[in-house]
Amino acid sequence: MTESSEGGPEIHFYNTLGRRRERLRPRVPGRVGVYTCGPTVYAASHIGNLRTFVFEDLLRRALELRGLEVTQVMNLTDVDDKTIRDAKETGKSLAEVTDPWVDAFFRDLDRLHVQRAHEYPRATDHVPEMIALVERLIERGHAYEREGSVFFRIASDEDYGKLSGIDLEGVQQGERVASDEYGKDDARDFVLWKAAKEGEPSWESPWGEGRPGWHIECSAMSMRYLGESFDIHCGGVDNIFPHHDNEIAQSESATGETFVATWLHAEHLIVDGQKMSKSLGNLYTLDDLLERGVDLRAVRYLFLSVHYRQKLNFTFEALDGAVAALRRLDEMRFRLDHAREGEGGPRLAKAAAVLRRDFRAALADDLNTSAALAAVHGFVRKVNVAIEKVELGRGDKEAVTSALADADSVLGVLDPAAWDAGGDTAGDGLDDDAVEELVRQRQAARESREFAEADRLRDELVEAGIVLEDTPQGPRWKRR
RNA sequence: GGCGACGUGGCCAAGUGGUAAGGCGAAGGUCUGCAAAACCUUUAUUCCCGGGUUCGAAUCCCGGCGUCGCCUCCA
Repeated sequence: MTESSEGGPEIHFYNTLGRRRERLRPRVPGRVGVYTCGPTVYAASHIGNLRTFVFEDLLRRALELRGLEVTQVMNLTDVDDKTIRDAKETGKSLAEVTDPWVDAFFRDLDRLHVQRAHEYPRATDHVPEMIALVERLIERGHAYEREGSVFFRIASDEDYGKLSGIDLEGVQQGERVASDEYGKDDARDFVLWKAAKEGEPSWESPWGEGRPGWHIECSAMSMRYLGESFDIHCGGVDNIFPHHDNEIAQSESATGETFVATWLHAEHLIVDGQKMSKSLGNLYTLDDLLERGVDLRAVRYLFLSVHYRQKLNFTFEALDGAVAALRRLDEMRFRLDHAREGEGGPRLAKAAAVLRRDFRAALADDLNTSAALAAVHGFVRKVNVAIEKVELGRGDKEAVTSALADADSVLGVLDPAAWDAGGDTAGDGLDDDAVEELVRQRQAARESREFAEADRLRDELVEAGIVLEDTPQGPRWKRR
């Protein structure tokens, strides 16, 4: 099976490596290995992190829509300067510090309906693989040991920097040698293995006690689960240099093979036109948004409405737009539920086919979600028109529902029922029987032309979060 | 200073050579007792500014202006 065996459009991505749009050619036809840089588990994810994770979820779902079998791996960095710092300060073990953040991370993914990757390897569980990789690099002359630490020798890799295009000749040497970087031969060299410091977590290694550097973690774990050469590697744009350049240097110097075919990078999210930062007070976590009463479904919609290589300007006004757009989609479902199918054959089959076609074409074009959503909205209009004109044929409801479900297998935002489970809207107010009774009373008042009374009853319902709609078939209601 | 991305209607946002998708908002209309929802119509002769290439440019080139980001462990 190839990626276009089902007859859909060829899938293209913009590859950061080479800065070109390229056709996806899986190494193994029908299968795609994807490595996505995950979180360092020392704090709650902010919406910028989550934008990238939603992008990666979109990628995975879009590939699966096309019948590709995806293996997605995301690392959990549970040993680094920050986790160590926090462990020291609290007197806890590394695991005690990171475990709660791992849980928080998964909770955030769930709250945004991000599907789970197939593997979430933790750095601390893969130290032997990292040590083995470092040994390989030393054997091949790409790394050297100094005072218990091991460094990658950038001068040994003539391709170094091919991803970012950086020219390290221009980087001032000697100026920024951090205090823990001991005796590097060249200021540009980066650390693969760090000699242990007093009182810090460490592992046995051929170079004494120490811990792995950050970059080697991703190389070792991606190769462990996806092979020494695989299809797609993702991350935020800030990872291009140095993290991903370093990964490439390490991996390719160790194996002599191409590490990754396609590199995809998500642009950053900014807030009110500015970079998020704690000092500006515009750094939001999901908990922050929930406190403000934000609907997380709208957050996911907003994320999807902007192309992943475009900066996403997060504003509450934009969020309101997302809420309204979703309301329109939900309204169509509601109307469809109450619509009646006529005797004729299906009339929306063509519209459904157009949606499937345009939706696939949009995603195949470097995950153009804006265009994909436009296809959905175009479909919604057609369905609304058909309902309006009472032109639903036999089987149309099913056709519409299944076409939307097809799109939603990628978007994950169209089905309100899937998001209601949290159920914080229910509980307060009237139960269904009470609502029905009030609706009946109001209808009676209307029929006897006591409109003041009818409006009073409607206001009462609105107070309780009930929306009334009068239709030729009589009144109907729903909870807002 | 070096490197890069971006600048499309009130807001969000597609479109990268062939004559401006979509959503939100706004205005008018149909429907309604009034609403709500839906539908119809309108809302960028124009894509930051100035040149240039071309039969033709939002799309390519040059020069400005502006915004955002990266420059050794931040998605």
